Amino acid sequence: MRRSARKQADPDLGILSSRLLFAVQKALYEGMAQERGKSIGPRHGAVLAHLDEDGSRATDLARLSGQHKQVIGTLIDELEAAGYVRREPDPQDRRAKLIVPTALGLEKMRRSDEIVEALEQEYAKVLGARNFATFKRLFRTITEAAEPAE
Amino acid sequence: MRRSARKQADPDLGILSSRLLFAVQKALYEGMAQERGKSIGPRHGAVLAHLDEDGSRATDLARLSGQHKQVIGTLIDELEAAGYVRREPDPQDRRAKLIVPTALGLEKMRRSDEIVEALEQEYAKVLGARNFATFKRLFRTITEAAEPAE
DNA sequence: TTTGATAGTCACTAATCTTGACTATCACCA
DNA sequence: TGGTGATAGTCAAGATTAGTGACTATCAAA
Repeated sequence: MRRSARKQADPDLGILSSRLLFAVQKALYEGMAQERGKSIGPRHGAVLAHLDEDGSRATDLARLSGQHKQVIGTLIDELEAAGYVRREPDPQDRRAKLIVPTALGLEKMRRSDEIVEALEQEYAKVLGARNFATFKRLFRTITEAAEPAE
Repeated sequence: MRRSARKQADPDLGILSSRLLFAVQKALYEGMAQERGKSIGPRHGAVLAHLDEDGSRATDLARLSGQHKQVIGTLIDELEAAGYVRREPDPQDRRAKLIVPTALGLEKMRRSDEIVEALEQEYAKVLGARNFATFKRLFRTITEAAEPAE
């Protein structure tokens, strides 16, 4: 049996995870396609996915998403230009700014949560609810093992 | 509970898959760090991950990895320059070329398979072998549901 | 009040992806 | 045969995205 066929029959975790990530991004992209006021791409998800309703710091967003401060900075620039977030001074720390979602941004966050939720429901239907819950639990355990206390 | 904390406690599939992919790439990068003859980055994995021992077509590699032909083309250029693959005419189709791993390339493919294998073993130890097998089976089912007959 | 660390930004470079066009070859069908 | 549309791979140019280093303002702690 050839290697590529073997990899198809029993793909490794790298292949599996990249496929799944791809599927999620595609679902988000397609789910947002009609409505998105201004063009924001998959990578803006890095910010929106982790943003708190009452605001987050850029540094936290960078840490949570595993990207550099500068990248987050430009993402915020673009999200701000598109009207999804505002920069506000952080009362706790005058160096910092809070990235706060606007009403439009909150709507978008809710929408993207819904889309991912719907995708998960779909998978839950394929696997059965019980199996899907098991899958997610094991998945969470694995990623926690992978990034210990970061 | 704030959204970011909720996402930490119960991350969605997008977050989980990106974390896992990140972990796999990191393991590969670190595992290869000392030895790699010439610098090849994570994205060359898109080629090496799917390459057959007896050669694959660029188009197939593009399809399997979900990237454009041109990207695969430059990856192949770089892998060829680094001595990991050769381009050979495909006897079946004179338009096509077979991308064939050299001895060095085969070694690298084996090595990266080993690293991913070792990472999986590690996870298997965390979850228990039985759970890990279940996890991978469910994962495979999900990704197959995600990309129907591509 | 001095020292070292941190939050965010600016400017620049390098890496990566995307598009469109082009040649050679193939596969199919009249 | 010969014509037609599709496919394999490449070239070239452009747009996006990521990564580096340096800088200001502020903090935290000795």
